[in-house]
Amino acid sequence: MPEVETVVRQLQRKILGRKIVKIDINDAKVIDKNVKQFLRQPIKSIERRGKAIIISSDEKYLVAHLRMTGHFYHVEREEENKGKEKIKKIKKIKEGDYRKYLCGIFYLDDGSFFTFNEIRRFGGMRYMNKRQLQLFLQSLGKEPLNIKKEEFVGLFKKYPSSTIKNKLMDQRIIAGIGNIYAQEALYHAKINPQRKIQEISKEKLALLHTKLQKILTLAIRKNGTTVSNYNHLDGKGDFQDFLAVYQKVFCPQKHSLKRIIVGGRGTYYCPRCQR
DNA sequence: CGAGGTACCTGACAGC
DNA sequence: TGCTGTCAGGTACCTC
Repeated sequence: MPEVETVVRQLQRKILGRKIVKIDINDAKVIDKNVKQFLRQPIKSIERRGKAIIISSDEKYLVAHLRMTGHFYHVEREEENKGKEKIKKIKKIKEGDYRKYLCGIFYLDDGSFFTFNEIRRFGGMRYMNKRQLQLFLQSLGKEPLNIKKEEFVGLFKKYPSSTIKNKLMDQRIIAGIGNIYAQEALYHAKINPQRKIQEISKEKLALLHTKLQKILTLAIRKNGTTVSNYNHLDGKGDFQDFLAVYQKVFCPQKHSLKRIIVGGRGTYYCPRCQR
């Protein structure tokens, strides 16, 4: 979510108010051909809901999901020309080049363009009308930074027999928490990721709410976490320098961490700090 | 109904 | 060196 928020803020600065004048689709699995219905529409807003990026015009929407390796590039006209000269000299496409894993190009009315790139081809862009967007938004839970403490505790207490980490990542309850931030929040709240919700006190859940919001706010300020593939439009995030447990060997208290599987995902936690 | 497991997809990396 | 296996991870879809 902090990664998506970072990308949204950059897109707002770069393409808000522009019109898309031409779309080239390289990979129809990743970019739905219907996105062409957005042609000639002025981009009126760019927002995030959960982990989704919503680009809006008048009742027409482009909805993008980066999953793990989705990426936007924005290229100015001058850069493009430079790129053409360069590509003759450099046979191999370098890392960080918009031509790598290119799935689609969106040309704008100011001569610049943006691209959508996807290494694993999990993410993508879809066109939606007003009704489709409504249905999509209805499927998402609360925004993690907007939800109040009492509501947060109440929502989780509705699933007493569930594992806390699984529910924390359930987009229908809270939309936006992925594997990294779930693990980090649980560490800071001193909760074992395998703990059943009924075994967790309301005070502990309230602490989880506090720590989660603190971590997400800091991660947004640091432009997200860069591990292996994620980069925002203008470089890398910095939150990886603030991780406590994710892919670590020792926790901040110098205890050995364990790696287990929870919800089918690798999960790091400290058996001594997290009970 | 909720919960848990798995497929999707590609690249990085370890081990032989 | 080149092969094989494992890991990474959000979500849709399946089964129990």
